Amino acid sequence: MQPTFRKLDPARQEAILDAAAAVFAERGYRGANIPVICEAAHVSTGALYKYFRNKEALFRAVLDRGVDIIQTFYDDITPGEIFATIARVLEEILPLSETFRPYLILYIDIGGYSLNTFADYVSERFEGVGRDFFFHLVEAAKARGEVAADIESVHAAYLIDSYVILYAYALVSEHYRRRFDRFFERLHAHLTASQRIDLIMQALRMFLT
Amino acid sequence: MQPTFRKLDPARQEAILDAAAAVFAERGYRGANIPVICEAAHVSTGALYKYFRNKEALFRAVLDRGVDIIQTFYDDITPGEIFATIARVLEEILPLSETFRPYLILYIDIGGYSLNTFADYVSERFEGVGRDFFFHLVEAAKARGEVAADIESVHAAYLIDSYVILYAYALVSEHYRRRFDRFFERLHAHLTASQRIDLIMQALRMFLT
Amino acid sequence: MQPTFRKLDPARQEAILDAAAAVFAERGYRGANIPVICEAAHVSTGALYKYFRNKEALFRAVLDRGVDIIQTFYDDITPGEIFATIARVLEEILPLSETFRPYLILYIDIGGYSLNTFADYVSERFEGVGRDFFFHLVEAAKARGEVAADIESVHAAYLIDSYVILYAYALVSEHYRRRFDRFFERLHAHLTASQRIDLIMQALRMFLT
Amino acid sequence: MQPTFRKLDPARQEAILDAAAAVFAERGYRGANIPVICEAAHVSTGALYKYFRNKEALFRAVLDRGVDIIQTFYDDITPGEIFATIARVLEEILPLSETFRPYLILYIDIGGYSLNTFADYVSERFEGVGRDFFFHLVEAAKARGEVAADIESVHAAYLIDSYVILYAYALVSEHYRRRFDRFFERLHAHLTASQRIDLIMQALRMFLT
DNA sequence: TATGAATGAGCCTTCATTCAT
DNA sequence: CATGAATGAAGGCTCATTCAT
Repeated sequence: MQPTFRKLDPARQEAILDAAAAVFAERGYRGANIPVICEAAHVSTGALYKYFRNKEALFRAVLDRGVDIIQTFYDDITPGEIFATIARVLEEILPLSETFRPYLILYIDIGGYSLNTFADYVSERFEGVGRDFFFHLVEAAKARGEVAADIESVHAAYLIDSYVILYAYALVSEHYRRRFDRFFERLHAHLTASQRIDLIMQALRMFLT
Repeated sequence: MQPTFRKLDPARQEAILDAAAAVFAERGYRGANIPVICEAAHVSTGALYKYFRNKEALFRAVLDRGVDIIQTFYDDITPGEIFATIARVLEEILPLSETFRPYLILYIDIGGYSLNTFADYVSERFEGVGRDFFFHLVEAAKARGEVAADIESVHAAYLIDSYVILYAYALVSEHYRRRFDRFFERLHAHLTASQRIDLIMQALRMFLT
Repeated sequence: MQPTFRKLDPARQEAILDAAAAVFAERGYRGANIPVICEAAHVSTGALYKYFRNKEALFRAVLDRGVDIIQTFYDDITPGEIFATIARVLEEILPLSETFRPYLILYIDIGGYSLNTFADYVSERFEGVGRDFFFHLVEAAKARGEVAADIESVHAAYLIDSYVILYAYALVSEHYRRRFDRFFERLHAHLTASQRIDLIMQALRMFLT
Repeated sequence: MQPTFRKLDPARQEAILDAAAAVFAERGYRGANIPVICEAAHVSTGALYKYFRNKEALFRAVLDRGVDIIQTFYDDITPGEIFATIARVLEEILPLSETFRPYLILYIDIGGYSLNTFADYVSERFEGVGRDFFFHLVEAAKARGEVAADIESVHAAYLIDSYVILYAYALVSEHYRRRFDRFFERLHAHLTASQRIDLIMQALRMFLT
């Protein structure tokens, strides 16, 4: 991103990135096209190219904002009793998935093969936040006896994180939503968001205690 | 897909779909371009359009073959003792990911938002196979006492399936490979495929028994 | 140039190259734009890019045709008495400059610095034809005593070639036409093509005999 | 050029024109772009457009400076014995071509057809200087008997000027350098600048005495 | 007067699809 | 039925010029 962009009013910077994120999310990296992004962002083509060297640079800036959002998300969760905290995380993802839906979508996209190029750029930062959060949460929980002592922290953290991301995926991706619901349709015909959370919490409690 | 396609020698049908799959996988649905696919498949543009109404129809045919491959994959696994069977599944994914790498890549892609249109078409079939396989595997295991009786089968199946798909993802996606390895780098500096399998099996045993 | 182009009817190939040459000549390499060339050549954009990898490849093909034209030009001149032959060359350039005006213009352009990239590609071929023609013409003339024996052939050839190309330049370039005419305006108020030729012949006779 | 420009410190005026000349020379008139010129000239876009109505006006101002440079160049040569003087001119072009290389390049460019628009503006002034210089040089030489009396002055002047400009061209244009060297490669395998001058002088002496 | 951000038409190129042969 | 040339609408990006500050 060029210095010109950083000179803009922060709110405008965010508005532009959000608009771009929406288009990238809706159509994928290749499918997103600059004119559409420009229109959505109320920026002329020329201006956009003053802000970002090219489409890729714009995409990276969008991903950076995605990382910031996730970072902020976890920073805002005060860790406490492990299951309450995880439940909290899951509950908070819903509003997050409404406000920052595009970023969540991109978070899934980044896992796709065709965006492998961007993986070195953001994977670690995207994933690191949750990994560290859950690892420390588990360690603390074990100290307090909330989690069985014989469960290795990394395994517990990986379990929780996997459940959390797959839950998050389900909030924006038809595929993951179907996948989740079809698994549990034997228990409930139709799932609401909070029922999904209950199921996840039930599972985690079962496996970790 | 048009009837003309089905009239082709089955081996040629597969060759064409495989070539298309490779291009779709490598460059994504939008990025894949028909002339390149035609060249890779040794088919003239005209012929391809005789076989498939358009790019989308071709993609669907490719996805169908993907579903067949997964179906065959699970059909070839004879269920036995649950953990041995899961280990078997994980071990067999590696050769699968070499032979049918493009289909595995597409399997991830289908989860992305921008391919939501295709989700209704294949999600259920893609996911149903594994889900049913693991559900029945768990039920049988519980009957034989290999899995704790108080663990609900759907939860066990979801756990296993989640671990399996995330493992499969890691075989083709930089992002998921990193994600997995970074979680467990506290235990092993560098992970080989079989170490990843060991870790997964260790976790599943821990949570399910 | 791609094989597709060579498959076209030769007359059409030439028509396309001539149309492109006209646009390149009129606006310069940078200023020439593909849509205009396509329109002039009655070729769709897509087709043009099937024929030539890109603008540069098209330009090279145009230059190649320019070389062919010059080659044919000299091949068609039967060398005889030296001054009669040179006069013949000068006289024939006028119809050439009408039929193949664009190529003559490009011949000048290629000397410009901004087309240095193309210089290695065509300079030698462009210039070699005339150089060899005049060198052999001079050698033969010296043998026949038409040119003073003490005049080195290379110098004579360089002199003739320089006068010829500057004359050719003057047929298409305002600058060179002015330059020539202003030199000789002391002798004639207004110069016709044949007067220019007379002046050049007068000079060459003066210097070489 | 606007009056505002003339109000600038003369050194700054020259610096701006030199920077612009460098860009125009390097990339051609069409290829040169204003932002790059502005950066090279340490002038803001706005300022540049205060100084010059548009790109064309800037180019004309650059050409004007080119004319001044040529004017100064010839003014600095004190005419003496004709061949010594011509040799002097040729020798001085080399340092000139280093200091004012861009202007020399533009001097060639102006001959190209696509800059015909600018030809009326500068051709006469560009060429007039040399033409007059050599014409008078020849007249004086004839009076002193340095040049054969039966050689018409305009022809001699045209000969000299043509050799001089083609020599100058060769200093910046690949094409003209090759052209010259290939002519004389029969005499010398590799040509240095001073060998080129010797060859030219040898020819002129041969033809004019 | 100076700045440099903003504009948007236009450039080169690609590609899904059609259709004459 | 097969071929592959042709089409032309976009797509990513550049740049001469304007204008608010």
